[in-house]
Amino acid sequence: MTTMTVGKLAESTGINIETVRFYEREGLLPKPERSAGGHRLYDDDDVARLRFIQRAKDVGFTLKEIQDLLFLRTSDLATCGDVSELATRKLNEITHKIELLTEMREHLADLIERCPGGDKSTQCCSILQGIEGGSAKAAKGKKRSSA
Amino acid sequence: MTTMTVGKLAESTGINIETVRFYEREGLLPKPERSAGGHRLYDDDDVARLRFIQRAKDVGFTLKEIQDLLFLRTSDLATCGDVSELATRKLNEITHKIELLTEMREHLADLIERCPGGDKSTQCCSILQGIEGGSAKAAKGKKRSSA
DNA sequence: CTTGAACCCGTAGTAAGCTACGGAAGTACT
DNA sequence: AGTACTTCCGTAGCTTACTACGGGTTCAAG
Repeated sequence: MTTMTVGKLAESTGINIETVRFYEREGLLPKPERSAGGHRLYDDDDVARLRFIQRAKDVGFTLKEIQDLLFLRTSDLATCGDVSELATRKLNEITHKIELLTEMREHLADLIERCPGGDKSTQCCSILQGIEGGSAKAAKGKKRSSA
Repeated sequence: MTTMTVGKLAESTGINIETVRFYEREGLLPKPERSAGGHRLYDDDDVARLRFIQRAKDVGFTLKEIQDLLFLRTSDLATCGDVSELATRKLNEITHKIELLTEMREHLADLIERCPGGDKSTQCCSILQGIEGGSAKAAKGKKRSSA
């Protein structure tokens, strides 16, 4: 079991030390063991937990939501049913996000495929039509000052 | 071509009026036409654009990133090549997000499937193990005060 | 032509999520 | 034991993304 101080933890996860302390204050990280002198002591589980937080953030979960996800692990009160229900709800949210992203990806891929590339002005670029998500007539005749 | 004021636009997209003005200031929405008295006038393209912004936000893009995405449409300076390149970069970002989310989804689905559900304490809940993203020993023997 | 709702604008406030500061105290190395 | 590095803590500051305020103007229905 690797034991490390906050500096090592921060280094091995790429997360700022101050952010680690912040996550602790916010309840995303458990209060760690302390050395005799009061320094925080972490282990590999904490590394894993931080990585989980990073991943969840990357895909758009808020800290509050991440707290919910992590709650699944730390609660003594929750029943298996509770946990399963929360997990299922989050699963649905994730699925929805994937659907939205997949839609966007297909749309973009489609446009890129049709784009001739090269030096042509964007006036005739097929990407510029339709970027708005279906409204094919968008950006055709009108040119307003777009700040 | 439906023409509407900011109130109607806000209503039909579910976005706050102040937020619409904010998006205009930030350059996410083009400066709209104005009535004789100075009131903003929008059309269906603006609705589509706002919906695009909403979708992009939902899947975790920042306003700056959304601005880039929308830039594809409004620039007179960019060439087809520029646009194609930016679009491809965003496509890769989207693909990465989908990968992360898919990973999380599979992980969660796996855990839910193994969970007996019901009233059992979380002590034995399989979801609680492994939520951390691979560290199966997580949350087994240790119980620290987790704020 | 009045009246009330909608809109104008600049500015201020809020919440989330960090990030920095700075002086004191712990820790490690020789 | 001395020195250099790390960590301690509370608090303050920052960016992003809104959201609200308030006093004045415009618009449309009667």
